Amino acid sequence: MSRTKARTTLLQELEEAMRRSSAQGVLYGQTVANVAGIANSDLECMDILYLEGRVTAGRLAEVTGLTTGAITGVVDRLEKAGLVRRERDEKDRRKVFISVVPEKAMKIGQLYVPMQQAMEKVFGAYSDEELRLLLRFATEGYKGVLAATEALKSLLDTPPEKRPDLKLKKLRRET
Amino acid sequence: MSRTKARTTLLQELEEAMRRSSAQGVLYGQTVANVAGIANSDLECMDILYLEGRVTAGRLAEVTGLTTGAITGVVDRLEKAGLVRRERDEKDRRKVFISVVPEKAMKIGQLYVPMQQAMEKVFGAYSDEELRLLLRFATEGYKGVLAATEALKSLLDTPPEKRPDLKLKKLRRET
DNA sequence: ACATATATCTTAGTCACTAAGAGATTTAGC
DNA sequence: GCTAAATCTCTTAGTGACTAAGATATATGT
Repeated sequence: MSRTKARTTLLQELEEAMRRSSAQGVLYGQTVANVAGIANSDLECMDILYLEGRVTAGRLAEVTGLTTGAITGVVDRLEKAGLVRRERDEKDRRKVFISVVPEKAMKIGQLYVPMQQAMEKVFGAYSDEELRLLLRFATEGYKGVLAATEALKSLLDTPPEKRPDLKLKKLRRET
Repeated sequence: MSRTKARTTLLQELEEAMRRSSAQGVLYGQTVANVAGIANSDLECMDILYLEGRVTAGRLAEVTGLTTGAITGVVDRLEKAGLVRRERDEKDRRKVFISVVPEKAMKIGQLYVPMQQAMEKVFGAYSDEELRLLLRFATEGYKGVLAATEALKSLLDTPPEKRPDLKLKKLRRET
């Protein structure tokens, strides 16, 4: 092994570091839900509503992967908490649009402040040039993970006994 | 706004990209659990067992944040699936060590192959120098998120009416 | 009009989780 | 050594979010 870290070591460390930070990110989200006093899926839906604005119940089911029945429950709870409103579409009265109630939802937004501050601090240490590299990486990483997820999902449709036996290069860590 | 992307825009895009890739990472994990036919927490425990090796039931509860009762259920299911074994500690017979059964667990390890391949492909496009930057970022990012989580958790112990009113800089996205 | 499609909600049942406390074993104090 | 307290896992009862299937209401195509 050379004086500068060998590439394989570097890759392993990188994988490990990304796994950890990603896991911690999940934990942050759970903590937000916890402090806000709502379920995890409820928070996820609030997130989607922030990103997409006014959205139908069916769309929420689509994006979250939950059944429409489950979404009914999510929206019931959020509505009871005053965080969202149901609005029937006047053009197509089957549809129900869900929209956030900004004043209430803001309190949840506040829970992301510690995270934003932490990220600001981290990002602050990098030049524009470096940030562009990080952006490129994040974007490509996303595409990679997306593709991997699709590849894995296709296994779900294949009956177990017919699955191509993937060659496992190494266990994720020897113990 | 200058010809090169303004820094604020860059930061926003970066935040967005990281959020998306992180969310997709979670989805990958859920898909793995799905294909493996085990619950999410069960998979998380398998992960911990890979990382830490032979571990007590109590330690699993500690790391996952589940109650010991819940862990009993997790281990019951994993044991029934043949993925782990319970082993009473001979020195302290109250303790129960959990250890993976490598032959069976390998099948789950295989489900990470698509992800590993995707990551290899992404990482392959970067120089050692660049990878070191990414590693540094991932490590610092982890610390940041960890600190943010702790900060948020401390709110949990503060009764809601006494919570310092965090100043919300901006909603995460205007719609 | 009528059948079919679409969007949400309802119902019944399942599963992982928590809280509380019951064993079983170890440790500490006297 | 013996008893009390502490530690570790498991058990029990109850809860809450989820799915599957189908009910309800509205829209669309022939």
